[in-house]
Amino acid sequence: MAGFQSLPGFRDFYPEDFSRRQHIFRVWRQTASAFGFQEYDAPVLEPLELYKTKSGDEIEAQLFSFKDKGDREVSLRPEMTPTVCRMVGAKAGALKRPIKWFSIAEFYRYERAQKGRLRAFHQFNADIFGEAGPEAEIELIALLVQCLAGFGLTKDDFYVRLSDRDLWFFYLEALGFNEEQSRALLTAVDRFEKMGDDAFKGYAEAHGALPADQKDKVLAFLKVKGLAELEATLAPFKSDKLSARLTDWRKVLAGLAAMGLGDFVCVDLAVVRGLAYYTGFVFEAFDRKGDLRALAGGGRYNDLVKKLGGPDLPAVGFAIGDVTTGLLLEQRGLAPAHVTAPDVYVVIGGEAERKAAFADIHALRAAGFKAEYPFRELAFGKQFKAASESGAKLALIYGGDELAKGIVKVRNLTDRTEHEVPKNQVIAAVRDSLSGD
RNA sequence: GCGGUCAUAGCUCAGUUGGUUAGAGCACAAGAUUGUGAUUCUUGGGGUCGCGGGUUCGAAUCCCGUUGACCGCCCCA
Repeated sequence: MAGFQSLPGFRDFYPEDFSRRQHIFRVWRQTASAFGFQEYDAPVLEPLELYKTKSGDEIEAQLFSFKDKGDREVSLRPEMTPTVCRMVGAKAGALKRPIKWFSIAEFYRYERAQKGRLRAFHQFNADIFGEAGPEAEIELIALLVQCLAGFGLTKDDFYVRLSDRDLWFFYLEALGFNEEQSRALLTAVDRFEKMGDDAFKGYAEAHGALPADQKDKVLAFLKVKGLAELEATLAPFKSDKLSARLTDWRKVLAGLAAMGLGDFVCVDLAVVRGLAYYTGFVFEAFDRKGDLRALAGGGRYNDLVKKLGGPDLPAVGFAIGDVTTGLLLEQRGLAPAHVTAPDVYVVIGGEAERKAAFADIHALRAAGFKAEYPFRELAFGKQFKAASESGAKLALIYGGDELAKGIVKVRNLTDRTEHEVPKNQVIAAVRDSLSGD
């Protein structure tokens, strides 16, 4: 027990853990594929500069970064977005639009590990490039919902909060704030849910105290919880920008409602999402109970591909994490049982019978059946016990008596019936017995 | 990076004011059972009590340090 252990925030995946992880990946992959997204992958190690360019120099504190032996500044990837922007940007001219891509990959962040937040974790990333309209948001939010609903989670388990950074900027502009003030206010909005009034301290220090009537308007906007309320709040403002945004909002909500997903999505302008390269809609998925970290997050980032050296290409994307998703599935009893049961367990009389059994065991496996047998000679009683414990549906009995008659006994371990089949028809007999149920 | 709680077998835990060789249940393995699965019984493997140091005749127990997990702060792409 002493000796080595895994690094803090890193996990070992024992077979049982691995099968839970695979189940999560399988649902994500199937769902993305049904939505017409194509899978890609990319290097785990990237130039450090890629992340600094996207997020600023401060980001290095949260990275697994180092100098390689060629003196290059590199970092394990903390997220997929810059990488996929680089990839798409490099070939944007040759890719058919809209570009719908997804990936399932491991990421690394040098942070203090807590429940639901580790240093190494997996994310499902889905992005749409080349579509400036809200149709891309509809597609992605629908995908996000289905990526969680695919596990059996319902509208009572999770929901998606939809907000809009552009709408906030246009609204604050209409209230008379300049861009710098607006950014400071959005930081306050982001923290308001957690800190309450103290969230505005930072703004007051930089730009002076916020007049009471202005603050009321900001708080009122932050508390908007529906489209009708949003429209009413914005009605007094004669702004083309605001009315254009409202048109997009109606499209997104109407589209999702038409897909039957209205109950999964709510308007919630309190969401603005932290470090902001987002340029329009932003959204986050949470469990309804609210005792877990965010399940997923994403939004539009129209400027990023260009910022990273590519063409001017609009983009929207989101990521779902495996850690929080796994915790939620566990809580709701939706984590699948770890199943290792073979299709058939072969009971072998003794050394003499072993060779005859081996021929059929291998033929069964080559035909795609999961076949198990005991490595060592065991009493029949033991073997039947082992067969039963293995979870196999069938036992094939290769005893001296049977082989002398040129047959094999097939025992149904569920109803405990037995029948004999000619040895040269074992595979067909197994296929028949298994297709029965 | 800062504060708090915790750490005994693979898992869940017990372990008295510091006192002999640290225990239980579950799990795992063998046997009772050499041609049919249950139950039961017996037996076994597995611990330098997270790690290092200190106090003491004696430490799982007290003290200091350290590592890790969890909780809160910062951050959350």
